[in-house]
Amino acid sequence: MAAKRTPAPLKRAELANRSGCNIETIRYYEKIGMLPDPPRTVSGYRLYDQKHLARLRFILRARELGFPIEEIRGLLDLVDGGTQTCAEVKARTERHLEDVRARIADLKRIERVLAQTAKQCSGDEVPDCPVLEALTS
Amino acid sequence: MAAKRTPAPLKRAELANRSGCNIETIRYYEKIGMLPDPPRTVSGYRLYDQKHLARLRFILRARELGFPIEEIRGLLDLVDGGTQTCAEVKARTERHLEDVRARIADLKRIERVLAQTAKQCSGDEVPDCPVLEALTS
DNA sequence: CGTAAACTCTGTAGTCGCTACAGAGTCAAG
DNA sequence: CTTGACTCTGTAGCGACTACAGAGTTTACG
Repeated sequence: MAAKRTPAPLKRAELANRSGCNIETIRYYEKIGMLPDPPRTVSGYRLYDQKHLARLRFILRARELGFPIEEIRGLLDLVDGGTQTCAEVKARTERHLEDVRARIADLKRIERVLAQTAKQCSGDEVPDCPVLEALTS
Repeated sequence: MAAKRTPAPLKRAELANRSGCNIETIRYYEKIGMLPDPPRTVSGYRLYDQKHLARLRFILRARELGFPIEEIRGLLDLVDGGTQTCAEVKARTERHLEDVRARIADLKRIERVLAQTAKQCSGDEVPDCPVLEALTS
């Protein structure tokens, strides 16, 4: 007899559990074409397989690293087409890294201003406040 | 003769220019009640005054510091009601500061992972790539 | 005075990345 | 055979804008 070659398809909730992804988000990824449409049971229930799970995990990891959806789509297209090179992926990663660093710089500027201004507050029950002055001036 | 006490009302584009705010954003702030509805000409054109300008600038400064709209609304409510105290404003500012710091920490974690992973890239025209491995594993 | 450009008006839809419903259908356990 | 847990679809909401379409108004110039 043949070995079990397909490990039983996953239903929506199961894919969500195994990936840690919100169940609605999966449907969203399908809708925008990040995940391929899975086959269905006769009654219309989705049946996912290990490839869906792997792809979903890829997406989720990339999202955790702050890659925007369209960038992830681009990476997946490269891999799907087999046209990916380390050079290209590295370039895209570094572009994204630049973006992240810019956002950090922005937030640090904000942090500095907020901290400096708050430090000047007496913290008393008086109406005058350096923070409000900074916003009003 | 009386001194000129009202410095000529501002039209939409003029308020936008003086504040540096996008003209559509002004309308948006009005719609959500951050800016009071200005009086109108007979034909319906808005006529802003210096108070609108000051309030808009307050909002824009606070936005630059990353305060969310609802937080700014809260600050404005305090000031409008004359109930603001330095203690209260300081507390809200520090709460927001915590938030900013948390976002910085998140981004730094991302930055670290991206930088470390990209550093392992050969950058060659080969299909294997540490970045993709990190996303796939 | 006429006209054309530049403004303003309104409502609405799009952005990004989800998340949360409502209302209907399906499936599995007891 | 019923009950509860799942799944299906479409749609609306979040935050903070931004961008348009189509209509009306004002202003500058000739």
